[in-house]
Amino acid sequence: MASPREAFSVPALSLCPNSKAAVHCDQCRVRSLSICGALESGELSELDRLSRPLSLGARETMFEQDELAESVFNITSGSARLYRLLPDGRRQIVGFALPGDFLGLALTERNTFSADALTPLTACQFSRNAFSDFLDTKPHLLRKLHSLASHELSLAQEQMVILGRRTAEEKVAAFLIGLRKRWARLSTSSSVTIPLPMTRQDIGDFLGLTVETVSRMLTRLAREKAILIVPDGVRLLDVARIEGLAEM
Amino acid sequence: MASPREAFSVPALSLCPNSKAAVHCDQCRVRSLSICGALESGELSELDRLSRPLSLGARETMFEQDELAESVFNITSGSARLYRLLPDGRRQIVGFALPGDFLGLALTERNTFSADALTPLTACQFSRNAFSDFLDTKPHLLRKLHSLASHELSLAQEQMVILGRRTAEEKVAAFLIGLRKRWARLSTSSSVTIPLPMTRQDIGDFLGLTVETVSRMLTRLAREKAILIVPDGVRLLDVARIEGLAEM
DNA sequence: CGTTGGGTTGATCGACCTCAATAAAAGTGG
DNA sequence: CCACTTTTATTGAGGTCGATCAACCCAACG
Repeated sequence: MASPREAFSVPALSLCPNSKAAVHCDQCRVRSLSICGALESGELSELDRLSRPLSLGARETMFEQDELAESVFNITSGSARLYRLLPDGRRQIVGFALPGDFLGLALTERNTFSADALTPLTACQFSRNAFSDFLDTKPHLLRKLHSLASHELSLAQEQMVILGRRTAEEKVAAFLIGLRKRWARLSTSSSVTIPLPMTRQDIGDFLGLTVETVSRMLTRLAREKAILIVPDGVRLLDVARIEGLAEM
Repeated sequence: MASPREAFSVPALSLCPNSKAAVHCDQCRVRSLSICGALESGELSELDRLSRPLSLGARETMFEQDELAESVFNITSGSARLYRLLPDGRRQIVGFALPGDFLGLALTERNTFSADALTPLTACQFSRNAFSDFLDTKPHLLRKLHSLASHELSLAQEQMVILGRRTAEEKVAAFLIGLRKRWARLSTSSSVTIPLPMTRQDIGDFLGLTVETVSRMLTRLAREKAILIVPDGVRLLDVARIEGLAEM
């Protein structure tokens, strides 16, 4: 059986993620949610021909900070963590990537962060150059990409507020609410169960906290019956309470 | 005489900033540094016809968070602070805007942050719709805008590292180095004097610190002869020391 | 089984915050 | 130009939130 940590990975493809058919766009579960949503059928198969299917196991690395950025990725299933390391080992996770997310918005020479898989992961991989050339012929795709980048920028600024001006409890609550919203886009059911494919350490490195503090805040919220801690996730029992903390 | 806090405002236009001539693009000091650098002479005057000169005094507001975003701006002189407020009054400054900076990258329905002038400020103001339409006819401008947004995103992620994983002293050092780099792009002289048009409170709200801590860290650095505190700025005495702290 | 990695919990510590006083600078009105 | 107020900056004393250090639990796995 699969590791518990991947139990919630959604959306899982019903077809084998390695077969060519599964990565073909018309069967892609996240097409409408990703950059591909901006493309017509003809353009889609054009893009499809540029893509190479990528399949990684948990903890495998997609790319590393400061490396030449040779690829861009569109995640089709699984999740990843994006992070920067300081010379002395301190780590800041700048984001978690979920299915439908595009990695390589920056189109910069070198990667500004590292990325590795939290769970088994599949993605469409493109050569950065080929993708950039394709982009030059598709202004509406560029527009889509730009709107994604704008959205990411806005999320990054929200994260600045969280990191700079919120308490530990508020940080954890904001994290849960933010993640819930992102899962909700992906899953048809508006679940109150939030999959947490990342470790407590990862959450801490995302929120500027230690593992212990994350653990303590989660148990506190659980003790107050605001959440229920379940294997590889949490269930929101008192959504209003958590939302209140998050936007305080 | 001008207020000391604006003593360093660069680049000041030699012509009156209110006259039509002064905002005309061929005399614009920051043209090559801003989005306008992506445009040919003909396109430039086309864009110029869409622009309205804006002139604000210190502390005057450009736009507010959650308002409908009706304009985008290109700052030609002076500086501004961009911030989000929490319901209880806590504030996070998400960035400082300097001459050449473009506000409105997001092209979102509503502003995701507020902006007000730190010093007297001039800008080219565009109707968001008119600008967006213009953008549709100029793919290379969109590309420029996207590359700016990418760069902003990268800066935002760097700021996350600073907010989440650095000590107070490192934060202040990183702030000085980051600002120094931005001023350096603008001024021809590679000055070691860094203008600080913002208050200590602003710096604190940018770095996730209190005024007192910012003040203490600056005095500590000054006591160690790493910097010299001058009116409305600091002079770097030991650049290597500050850089070391900043990238640690 | 023993080992390993992740998670929780407790005790203690310290970096930064809070509160308070003072100083310095900038605006204001006569 | 000078009193006066207001804003900004600095400095000190003391408190606190989250970090650190350490022990322990548990599930997965070879």
